[in-house]
Amino acid sequence: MALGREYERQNCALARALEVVGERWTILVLRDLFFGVRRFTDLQAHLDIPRAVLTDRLTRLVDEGVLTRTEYRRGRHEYTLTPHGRELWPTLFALSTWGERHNSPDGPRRIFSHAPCKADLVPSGQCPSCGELPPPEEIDIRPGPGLGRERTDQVSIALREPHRLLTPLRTGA
Amino acid sequence: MALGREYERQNCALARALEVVGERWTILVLRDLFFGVRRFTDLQAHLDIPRAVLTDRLTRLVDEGVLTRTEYRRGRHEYTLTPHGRELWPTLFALSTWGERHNSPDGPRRIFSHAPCKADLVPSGQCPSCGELPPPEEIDIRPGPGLGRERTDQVSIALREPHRLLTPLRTGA
DNA sequence: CACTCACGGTTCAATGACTGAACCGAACTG
DNA sequence: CAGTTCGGTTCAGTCATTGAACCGTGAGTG
Repeated sequence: MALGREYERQNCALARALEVVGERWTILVLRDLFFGVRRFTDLQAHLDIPRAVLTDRLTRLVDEGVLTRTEYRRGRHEYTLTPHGRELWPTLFALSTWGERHNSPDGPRRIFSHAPCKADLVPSGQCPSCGELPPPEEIDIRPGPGLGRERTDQVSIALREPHRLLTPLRTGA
Repeated sequence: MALGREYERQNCALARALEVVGERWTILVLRDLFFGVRRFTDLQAHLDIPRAVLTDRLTRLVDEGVLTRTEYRRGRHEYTLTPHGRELWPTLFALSTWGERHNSPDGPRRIFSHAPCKADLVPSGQCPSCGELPPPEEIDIRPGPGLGRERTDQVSIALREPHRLLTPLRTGA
């Protein structure tokens, strides 16, 4: 497929990575998975993404070893990040920080902290207390002053509760 | 434009960032700019990208304040990263590292080092000597064992020489 | 048991983005 | 002055995305 997915002529790790996560919506799907969303319907409600595209992205990410798909009830699946997928956290954090820096007039929308140190991460992703770049398993997320209240779907509401990354979402429903 | 560029319903810095750099080819254009490529023709030769798309991406990145366009000779322009654009380096480094980790059987394709410390960066992007996350201005790049020799265009050849990021490319031509 | 609804998809026509090739004007080169 | 390079633009064809409709399974309700 010359269009869309591949960058065959580029001898470059970046091009290979983009073939996996460079398509429209893919990064936002991964963001939701880091935040704890796991089910097809929750992803669809939160992202306003066409169902066909969501199906395509999820199966592709499973094929690439970024996600696993487990049946939690006949015909119903949960998608969770594999270790390989969790290694994308620094990329998402860096890009999010970049967006925040030039596009959040009311202050940060979300604040991340290193749970063991109880210290908020600095823009580089480092914990100011221990100097490490914490993995997502050790990061707590909570809303910041820049986060709006426009979205009122169950998933958006649940995501406004402070919680640990990767822990399954508890919707009010 | 509901398709392609925007993610209007997402109240999220990541979505805003993706509206700027999330389109096909954009990240690879930025990579080349970090590596020192500055001219339309060089970008086109190195990326094998349709000229119309390259034009579109460059003007869009200029509009977004990621690049500046300067005329170095009547009708000829150079594109260089603004400070805002240079802040994308951690994102590109992180994504490139991720791609490298699972897709470079022959070892790394490119090796980055912190120039003042003369130390190779570890996967997190940190300098093992000083512990900092160096900005691109302080990073030297050189080919690693995994970098193939397939591409023989002038730009690819010039990029195989060790050099400092952001310094203008010297093509043999 | 019959009914209804939620879930997790698939299908399809319309629309928009990407591709590759051709074309073009200005400016330099010999 | 003819030829070439640079940096584009234009255009027809192809492919991806969209949004709406449809559908089979299984759980919950009365």
